[in-house]
Amino acid sequence: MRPVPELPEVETVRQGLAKWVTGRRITSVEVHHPRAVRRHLPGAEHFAAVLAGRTVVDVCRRGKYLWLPLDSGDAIIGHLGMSGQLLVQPPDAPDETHLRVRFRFADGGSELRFVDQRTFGGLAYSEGGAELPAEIAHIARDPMDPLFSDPDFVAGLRRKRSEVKRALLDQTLISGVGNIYADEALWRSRLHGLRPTDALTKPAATRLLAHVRDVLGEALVAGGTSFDALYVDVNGESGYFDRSLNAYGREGEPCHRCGAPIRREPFMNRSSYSCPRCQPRPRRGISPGTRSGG
DNA sequence: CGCGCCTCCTGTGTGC
DNA sequence: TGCACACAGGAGGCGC
Repeated sequence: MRPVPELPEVETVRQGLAKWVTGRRITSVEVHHPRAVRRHLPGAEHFAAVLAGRTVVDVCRRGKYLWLPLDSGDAIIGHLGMSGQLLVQPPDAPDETHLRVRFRFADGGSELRFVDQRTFGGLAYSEGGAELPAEIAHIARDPMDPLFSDPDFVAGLRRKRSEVKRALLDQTLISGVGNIYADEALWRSRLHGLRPTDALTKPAATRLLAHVRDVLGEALVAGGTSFDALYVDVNGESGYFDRSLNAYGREGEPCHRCGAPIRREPFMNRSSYSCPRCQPRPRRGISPGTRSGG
């Protein structure tokens, strides 16, 4: 089973694309499904037309977003959503079942294909977005970014009137974290995801951030396979998912720390996994708001 | 403006 | 065998 891409998976894709697509000139773009470019308001035809003739000069990432700066100063924005893949395939490779967008290049070599079963992902064109597309400027830096500010994160987290897991999934506070790594970091921190953010001490928030960084870093190393193969994929065979998960997806299995069976709870129309003993539910929810006094 | 809920989407697995 | 439904969940949009 392919994991839903979070920071480590997207970074793996970024590195693969950087190797195989940088410096190549696009000659044609085929949009096979309009939903794949729904964020591009001028439409699929415009998307294809404006990209023809452009050269990809780099591949960058902000959280779970990718963007490909172009020689024109513009950029292609990409998000993999839940099931998206950016594949580099030989031109004669058969079309994938869920092929949504195909890029052909002037060198006649491999194609870039956006494949996405559930179509939560998509591509867009960002005018003038080579440096950082305005469309994703609201996304925070990720904790592996050298310019990520730990004190700002700790302060921002504790200023929120919310729950800690919600805050980890809020890409405007910290980016790159999804449901899986949020649960893993919370397990390591011995925190239940419903813990109120404004009741976290600075040391507790700092420890949580360290665990988030560790979890992402370990997954990055595990997923950092070689790119010798002419095939870029968000790959579920990294081994991280086979051996290293302590909470996510382990309902009923013994906690690796205390042996208690891991529990699954509904959360935001999905699931949260935690240890009932190491991560007790908070006795109270978030404190009543006191902001309105203003 | 901050926060939280709803919705988009389709293949897979499960229970009756 | 077939149908109904739960489930996977990122993030934009919107209501309060």
